[in-house]
Amino acid sequence: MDDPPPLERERRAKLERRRAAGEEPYPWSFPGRALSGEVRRACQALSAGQDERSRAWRVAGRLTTIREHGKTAFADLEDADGSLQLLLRSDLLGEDAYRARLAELDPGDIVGAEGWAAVSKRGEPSLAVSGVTLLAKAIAPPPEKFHGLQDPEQRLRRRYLDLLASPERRRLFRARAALMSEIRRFLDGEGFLEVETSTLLPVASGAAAAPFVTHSNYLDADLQLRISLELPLKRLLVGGLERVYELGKTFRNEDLDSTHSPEFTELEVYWAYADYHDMRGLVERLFARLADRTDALFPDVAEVRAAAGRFRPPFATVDFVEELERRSGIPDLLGKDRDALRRLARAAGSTVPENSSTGTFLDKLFEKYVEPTFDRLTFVVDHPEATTPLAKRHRSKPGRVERFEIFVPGFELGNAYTELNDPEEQERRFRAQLGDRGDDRYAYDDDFVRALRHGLPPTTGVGFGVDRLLMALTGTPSIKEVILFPLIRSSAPPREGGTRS
RNA sequence: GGGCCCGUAGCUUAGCCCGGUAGAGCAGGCGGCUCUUAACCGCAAGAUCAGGGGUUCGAAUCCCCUCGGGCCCGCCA
Repeated sequence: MDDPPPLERERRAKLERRRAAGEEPYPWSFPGRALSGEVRRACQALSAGQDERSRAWRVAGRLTTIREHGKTAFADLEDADGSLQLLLRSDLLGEDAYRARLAELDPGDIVGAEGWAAVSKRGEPSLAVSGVTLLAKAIAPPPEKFHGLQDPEQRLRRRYLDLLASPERRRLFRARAALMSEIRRFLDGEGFLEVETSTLLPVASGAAAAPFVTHSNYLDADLQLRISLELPLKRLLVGGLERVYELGKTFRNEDLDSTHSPEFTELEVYWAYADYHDMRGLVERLFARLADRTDALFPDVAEVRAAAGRFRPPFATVDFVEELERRSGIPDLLGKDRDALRRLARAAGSTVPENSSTGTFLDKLFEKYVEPTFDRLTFVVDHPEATTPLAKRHRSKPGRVERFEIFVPGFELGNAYTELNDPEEQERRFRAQLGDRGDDRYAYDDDFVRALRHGLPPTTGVGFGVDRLLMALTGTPSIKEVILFPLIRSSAPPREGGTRS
């Protein structure tokens, strides 16, 4: 076995001294605990140098810093509610107890403290401590107290250290949870039913992306992790559920970069007897709610409020074809065949494969000429039919589908259609795309076509990348910063250490 | 897949160009201090310079390989 790191030896010795004194260094509970905010509020009635001994408080949390001044010491205790200064004095604790306690406490320790509300002479709300209980000894030291954990690799690999060193990071992940709850509250209030569909499937479908493959021992069959929620949810509307949504993990076996994660959280919403105009209204109401909630969560952070402000009207709207023709100077895009579009995409600098579909080349052109021009939240509407096998053809614009995509500067947030519900048309589109692409990446889902034959009501649906939505709302530039444990290569195995005796 | 950059004590880092005993701050140890809040002052300790190989009298520093990470580009309807 390895020797304990020298820096941990002292902390371990302190732990053993506690045990030798008959005290449990990892006790089971600390009853009667108040949050730090309650004590801070109790301090508001006091002026500097005053205390209030009629009420005893018990608080618990992690010690972040300890400042010793001979017969007085200050320590900061952090809990879910914030930070509270502990005021330790030799005349309150008794000289021996004071010395003994300070000798055994380290930054990073989890402690319980009891005492009374007091405001220091310098005006800091505090707890004047009459007793301290060790609740969990930190054998390993915390990150540096001022700079925190800076190494980006360690921040991802050991997220618990990143979180314990950074109240801001903790706040971001609390905000993530609060915004997810807000999404659920909003959709529940609109009469949508939250459902959970399968993650493991015989064939992942509903998008063109490489799946993760795993194996069922029981079935003796390979299974794939889902790449989209779309087709199972539409089946539920065939089944009569009418309004459903799912909020869950989706997996794509592709690269990780600032806006892509192989494992990400998706929201998809399907709404029978409504079209994409209705969906746009629903999305705009959801945005208003999320913007309000974000403002409430970060009232003091101007950057976040500015980012959340993008989710309030007026929103920009551009027609896919008109905007692409205008920005690129290319006329009559819908009249071009695949070869012509391929040449145009090449000329624009795209290196997508030769056998890519007509839709892919159009998307690439849009990506090159139009996407970089977005300076606000923008709805892109009415895409060419070739880009979209699952959307219904436009009721008045030939060659188009009823679709909108939502962009913020830098990336796509969401995608909505009036859903294609004609089974024969669906089958034709699937086959057209297969033939067009000449590759097998798009899994043909014949059971989905069979389900459509039983009748899918007129329906609209939308899908959101929830991690990206959180990035855009909070102004966070990297998807890794809104995912607690992003995928990362496992670190190299430790070297053999067999020569130690 | 291509390019650029990074890895020094538990943490934050200096040193690398231009080769010559690896320097600090925080945390930890010892001592001092009754109002600090990145507390302060003094003393002592703490380093596989990511790993391996090469060049050299001498490598944290120059070269090559490997590992890990970051950013950009490509790909991901």
